[in-house]
Amino acid sequence: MLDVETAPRSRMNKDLRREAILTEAIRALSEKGYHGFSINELARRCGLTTAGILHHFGSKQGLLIALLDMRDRLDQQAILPLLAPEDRRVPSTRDSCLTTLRAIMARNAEQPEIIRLYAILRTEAVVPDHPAFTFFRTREMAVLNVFRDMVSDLVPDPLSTARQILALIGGLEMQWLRESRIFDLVAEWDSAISKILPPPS
Amino acid sequence: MLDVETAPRSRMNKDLRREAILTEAIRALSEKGYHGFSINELARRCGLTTAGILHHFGSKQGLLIALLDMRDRLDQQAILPLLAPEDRRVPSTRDSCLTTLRAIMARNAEQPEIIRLYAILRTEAVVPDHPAFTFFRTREMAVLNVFRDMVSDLVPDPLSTARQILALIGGLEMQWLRESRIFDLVAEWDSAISKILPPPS
Amino acid sequence: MLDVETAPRSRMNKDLRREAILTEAIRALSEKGYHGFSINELARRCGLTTAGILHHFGSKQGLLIALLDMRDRLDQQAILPLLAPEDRRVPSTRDSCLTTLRAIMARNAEQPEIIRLYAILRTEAVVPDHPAFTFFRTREMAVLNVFRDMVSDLVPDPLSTARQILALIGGLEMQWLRESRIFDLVAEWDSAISKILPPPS
Amino acid sequence: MLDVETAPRSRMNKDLRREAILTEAIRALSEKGYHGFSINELARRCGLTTAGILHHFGSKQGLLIALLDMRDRLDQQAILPLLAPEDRRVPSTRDSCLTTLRAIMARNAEQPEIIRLYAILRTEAVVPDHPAFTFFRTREMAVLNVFRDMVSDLVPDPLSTARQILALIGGLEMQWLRESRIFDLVAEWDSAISKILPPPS
DNA sequence: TATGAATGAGCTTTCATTCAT
DNA sequence: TATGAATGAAAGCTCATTCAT
Repeated sequence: MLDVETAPRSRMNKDLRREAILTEAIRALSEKGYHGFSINELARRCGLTTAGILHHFGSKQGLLIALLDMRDRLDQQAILPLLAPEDRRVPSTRDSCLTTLRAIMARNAEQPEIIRLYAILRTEAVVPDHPAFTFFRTREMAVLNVFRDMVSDLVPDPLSTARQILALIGGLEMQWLRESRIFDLVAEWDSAISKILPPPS
Repeated sequence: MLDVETAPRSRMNKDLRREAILTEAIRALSEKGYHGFSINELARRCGLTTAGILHHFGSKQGLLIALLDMRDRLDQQAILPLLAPEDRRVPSTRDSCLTTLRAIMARNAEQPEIIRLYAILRTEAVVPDHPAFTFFRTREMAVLNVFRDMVSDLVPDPLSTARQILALIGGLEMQWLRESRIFDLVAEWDSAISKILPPPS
Repeated sequence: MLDVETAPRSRMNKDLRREAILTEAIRALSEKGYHGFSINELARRCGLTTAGILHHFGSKQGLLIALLDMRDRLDQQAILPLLAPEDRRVPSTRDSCLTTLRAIMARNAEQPEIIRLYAILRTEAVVPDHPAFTFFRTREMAVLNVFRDMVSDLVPDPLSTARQILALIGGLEMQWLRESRIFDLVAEWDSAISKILPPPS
Repeated sequence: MLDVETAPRSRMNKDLRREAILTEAIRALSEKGYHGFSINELARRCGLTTAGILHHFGSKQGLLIALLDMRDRLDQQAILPLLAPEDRRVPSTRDSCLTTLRAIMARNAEQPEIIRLYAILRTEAVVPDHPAFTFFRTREMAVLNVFRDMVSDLVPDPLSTARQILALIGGLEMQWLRESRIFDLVAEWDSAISKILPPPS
């Protein structure tokens, strides 16, 4: 019997393999959402079997959880230093706010796939039995709190302002994606935030 | 044996039936998105067969199209009068802008399921082969245009302002859904729009 | 494209199809038991798709239930007349007992597959979460009651006698199956029952 | 990071481990039969990997064979002394028969799981391609022979009597299991055997 | 205006097994 | 003495769809 193109059954280091899978999973998930994507297709894209995927993550849901865990770690690593470069305290001057938020937007603008991933999961996850429901609920409350503290010395309504900032981030990113990124996301952000945090007269 | 316990076999008027199906479809779609929902389950929820659904809409995609058509008509009916009550021209004073936008938000706040429907479809539809891709692309460009014209006499950067308005609408609605509607969406809107369209000094 | 042996998609009457499936299911189940048999293979043996089977019975468990229902009806039809030919009252003379039991054994001897079906399901079903647990529990209690009433005028310990009769039926049938039916089941039965219900001296 | 929470990693003696696995296997097999049980689940219950199980027994079938071997040895050890306490010859008086059989039943009554194991395997194994087919065929012929010799001086039809004894053992045990062991198996046995081996008048 | 039978493709998951470590 | 990665096959089941009635 001819050995017709049986893949070399490449044996990989555990962490490497997991990471490779999760990277591909981001693409798949960001295209179809949790309900729409299939680990079958993911496996194909990764060059291994469905059973191979499940060997690493146990179940479709397990895969999602692992993915969110990883993203959380990465985001934490990237955002925390921004929030408090030297003394790790939440910033409070208008300038530091602007710098921080701008940095966040600039970073996001470089990974549109992640934006799309979060956009779709976050939206799916408003219904309570979605496996990422708690994740996004918790995360967005935390973000809201950080933003609120960040602007607490600058505006009379810190929570509402925090909501507006969060809304604008998500909303502008969405438009940016829909319009195939033809406009300058960071420039648009600057325009927006300047109205929410107006310069001291 | 007599056919005693067959369901009422509601032989319905065609249009009524279609509408009933679409109403149920909104719930299903808003929970799982286009990829995640199934016409099988929809049929069950409607009390008819999968083939019955298909009889009316031809295919899953046909159902979505029909649904978007219907929503478009309804939205048009509701929004157009708001935009130009007496002379159907786009308004331009700050007050009329605020009134219009407030009315939109107030209306949305009364139909959270529709909000969720649009939120999820809009997000799924950023990828070009989604059946609602064109719909949302077109619609959001149109909305952006309307908003831009609406504020063209009030701000120096009408398109950016339009973007910010659109972003805030979507973003605040999303927070509102995620937090189980515990805050006052319209009040939050008033706070937000007052920063985007500041009162003349 | 060549139409390579696509089966004619034979469209059958509902009840006929169900019966055909159930008949095949008996063979499959009697060979492997509920856990061991697969509706996949059953479908193949029936010349239709797995989905086709499930269209009729909903699930593997549904199929088993339907099968047991059918068997119950058939057995009732066959056994009841035996138990009380003319007046439908439970018999009580030794002769009528012997006649009845002999008829049961003779009937069983003609359908070894059914014997094997019951043997395996009955055994699997001693564990409470088996889908046929209740069925066999109920059925055997009923049978025990019938036997007990049947012999109540003939022996001092009717329930124990009933147990012995039931045990002998099942046990001898099992030996008969294992030994490829090389001995005469009915003759062996006669020998056995004559010790349990000895002739009046 | 220190490898803090790794399980005790019980590096076990080979024979001990095999025995431990087989003990768990009895539970699993007695619940689902050979076709229904899975070495995956067995592994989980044993606290080791599927590959771990396979390391010891080679294959699922190998495991079953090993299990039957072990049981055979244990049963032999327990039953042989009963059959011929002092001179290892088959007993022949009615009293010694009764004693022996009673001892067997008493022993069985103490290990219901084993009863269930044999019940299900024995039943599955009537079909010739079952891996335990030969085992049970051989074993039951042997048992039948022993019983026949045992009663050869007491009854006119020793083989039939042997069949009846074997049938009653299995049948009463089955009822006992199904009825959650609420009746006294040994007492019921005494009643049954007294009819098969009636006291000399 | 719908249903009912049936399908092909796909889903998530489990299974027994192999092989290198 | 075991594990860990990986697989091919199969499991039960759901999906969207077709077609005759």
